[in-house]
Amino acid sequence: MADKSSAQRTFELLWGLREQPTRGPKPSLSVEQIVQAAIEVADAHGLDAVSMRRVAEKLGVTTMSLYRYVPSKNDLLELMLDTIAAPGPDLSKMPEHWRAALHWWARQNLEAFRRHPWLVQFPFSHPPFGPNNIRWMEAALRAMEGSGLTPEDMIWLLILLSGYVRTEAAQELALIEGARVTGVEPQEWGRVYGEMLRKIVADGDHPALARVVSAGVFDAPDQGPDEDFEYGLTFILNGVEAMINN
Amino acid sequence: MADKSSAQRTFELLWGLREQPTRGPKPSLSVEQIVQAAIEVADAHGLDAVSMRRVAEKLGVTTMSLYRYVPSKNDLLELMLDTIAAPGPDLSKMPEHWRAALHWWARQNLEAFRRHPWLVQFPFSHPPFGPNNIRWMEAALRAMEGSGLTPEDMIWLLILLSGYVRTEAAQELALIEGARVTGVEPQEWGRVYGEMLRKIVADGDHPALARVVSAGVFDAPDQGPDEDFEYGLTFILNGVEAMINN
DNA sequence: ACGCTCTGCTTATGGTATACACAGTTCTGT
DNA sequence: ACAGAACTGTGTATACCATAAGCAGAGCGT
Repeated sequence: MADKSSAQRTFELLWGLREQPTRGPKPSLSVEQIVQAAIEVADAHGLDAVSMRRVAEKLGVTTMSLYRYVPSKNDLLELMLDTIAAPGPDLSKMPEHWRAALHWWARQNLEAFRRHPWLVQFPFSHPPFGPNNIRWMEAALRAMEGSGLTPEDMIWLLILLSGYVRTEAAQELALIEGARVTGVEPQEWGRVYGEMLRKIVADGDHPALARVVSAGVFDAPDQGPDEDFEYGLTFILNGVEAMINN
Repeated sequence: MADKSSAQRTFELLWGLREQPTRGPKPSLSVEQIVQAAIEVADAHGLDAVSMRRVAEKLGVTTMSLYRYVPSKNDLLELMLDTIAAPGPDLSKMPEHWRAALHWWARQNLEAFRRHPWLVQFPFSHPPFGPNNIRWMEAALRAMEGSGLTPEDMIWLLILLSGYVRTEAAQELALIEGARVTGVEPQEWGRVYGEMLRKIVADGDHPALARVVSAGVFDAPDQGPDEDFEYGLTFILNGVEAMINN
């Protein structure tokens, strides 16, 4: 977010508050089309591959045409971010109890990261305020309603949980990406890393690390991303429960 | 990390394993000088401002000269990352008990983010393997030694904790950055955001969010970054304690 | 029918990383 | 001592990037 006024502009764009013109030639594109094309590029080739030129090419127009619809690339990114959050979690499927509900919310959130791996690369610069991301926020808050947490705690827990999902997704996708580029199995990267650590601890200056390495933590085949995720999540939720009960 | 061989190359660069040439003219620069200049640029103007040209200018050489010392910009970034991690946490100051030790570690880690705000923008693409970052890892593992956690749990907790510090630092710095650019007080951004939310919840479609907003969570002056950080950290550590005791 | 506004386009500016060739410098092997 | 190899920093070139500015033509409002 460059400055306050651009935040305001982006806000209007996200909520469709900008009135569209009546005169002049009919537009050949729409904002939705452009955003969709950009998302497809990002899904297929990563966020770095999203350039105005590339998106324009995909739509068969020139680069500059896009600027008739989108004020800047930054705004396009914001629109992408909110678009993939559509339509937000299906509240009718959310479990009743706050713990199950939060668990469900986090899982849904993780799935979004899996569908759009470039999300982990996204340069978040402010809390969400697009309509769809707000729906995610609403869902999380609703999940916590019966928990007895204070509003402050709710917001804080939301931040912690979002951060956790993002960290875990980044972890998971770094493995996949490393594997994709080198053309080896996802475990390979872990093995390469393990080998690096083994070289490092050979000098004896890192006894604690050496113990962990020799315990085979980095040799064990990955127990699977879902298990990793559940592990940490359960842990966080246990903490919340303990907090509520005290 | 582009591919496996580049990972290997970066590893060698980080650990100073590349033998330097004996023939030819004396180098007028050193890798350390270049990394230092790049860090200064990043500290002063953000990670985006770090370009080969700008770093070269700062050193009074041409852009391409840098490539005699550093294989790519990516490697330069890796070197920056490890350099600001130097010399690693001072183990002699680490508390005895695992809980206090982890607390201390996380705080030290947060301070690093505060010293070098561009860290939150850093595109982490793999677990740490530079010598100084490894020392941080070693410190965290040593902190957990007396805790009774399994090696797997230790690694997992390390990831959780690192993620938490990063998320919290990002939160904190987004406020500062937003304030810096707009030239208003740090609270201003929170107020702008609160106003946006108020507009959003006016339609009645977000009851849970509305309740939180009207509870004044976004109006309350920020209780201060340290308190925020402690709040979440205490919570995580409580969770660890609960886990150990079960 | 005129004019204004809006369209998509072309062109230009100033930025990015980095590949490649080259002239000059210094060490190494003979 | 001296030739050749290796290494230095530089200049030039390629291929990107976001976006500002101006322009010809299209179509609505009057």
